[in-house]
Amino acid sequence: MLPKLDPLLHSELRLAVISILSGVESADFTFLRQQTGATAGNLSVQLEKLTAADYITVEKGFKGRKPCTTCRITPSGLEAFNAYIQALQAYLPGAQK
Amino acid sequence: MLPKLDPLLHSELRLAVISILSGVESADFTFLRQQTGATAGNLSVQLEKLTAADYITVEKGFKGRKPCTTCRITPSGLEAFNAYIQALQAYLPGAQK
DNA sequence: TTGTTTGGTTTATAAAATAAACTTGTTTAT
DNA sequence: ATAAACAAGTTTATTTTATAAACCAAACAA
Repeated sequence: MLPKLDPLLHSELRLAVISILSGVESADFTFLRQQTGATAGNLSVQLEKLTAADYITVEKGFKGRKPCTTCRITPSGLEAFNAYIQALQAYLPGAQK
Repeated sequence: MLPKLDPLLHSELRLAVISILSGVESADFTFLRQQTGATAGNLSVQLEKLTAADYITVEKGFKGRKPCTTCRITPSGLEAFNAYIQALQAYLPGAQK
């Protein structure tokens, strides 16, 4: 039987966010928006879900005098991402068992 | 910018079905149900969507005197699956660009 | 023949993604 | 100084999806 995929990560936008954050120390809202092409509303909602799951942390500050929301992946977020990738392998060719 | 993931394939159950079908000549409903652990209703709905997109074909026949629904991946289904896998790579580590 | 299982489909409900509208504050032009 | 436009988000509403529950017909079992 195929393994379950973490539903929190099996979402295009949330996966994109986690993937991006897994490769950098931090990224701000605007950067994530640009990289993913998501609307601000959608991104805001999905970041909230990732935060609620403790997969990321979100810090609100300022860059100059404009608000700036900085996101980071947490250790458990990274762990979940690795587990997701692992599980995903079973869905890819050359994994029939 | 990260590539879009085909929404038809970016669904756990539909991806599982396509993944399984990509590795065999054909598979029947019951087999897919066992391999995926899906409920019959959910599987039925998702097979219909894959059929509507011409990613699979569904043939209704009999095995002995019991009904048997046989599913096969189509060439365009296989193509879409390969494209999906390709796009997915960008979401996996070691793809930061 | 009455109930039970198999092999599904259809319909209803719950959850998710997305978009639209709104808020707060900032910069720009007048 | 004031108004218009913009940036950075949030909130709420709408649409889409996924999932589950209910149902149906044929076969088999008692």
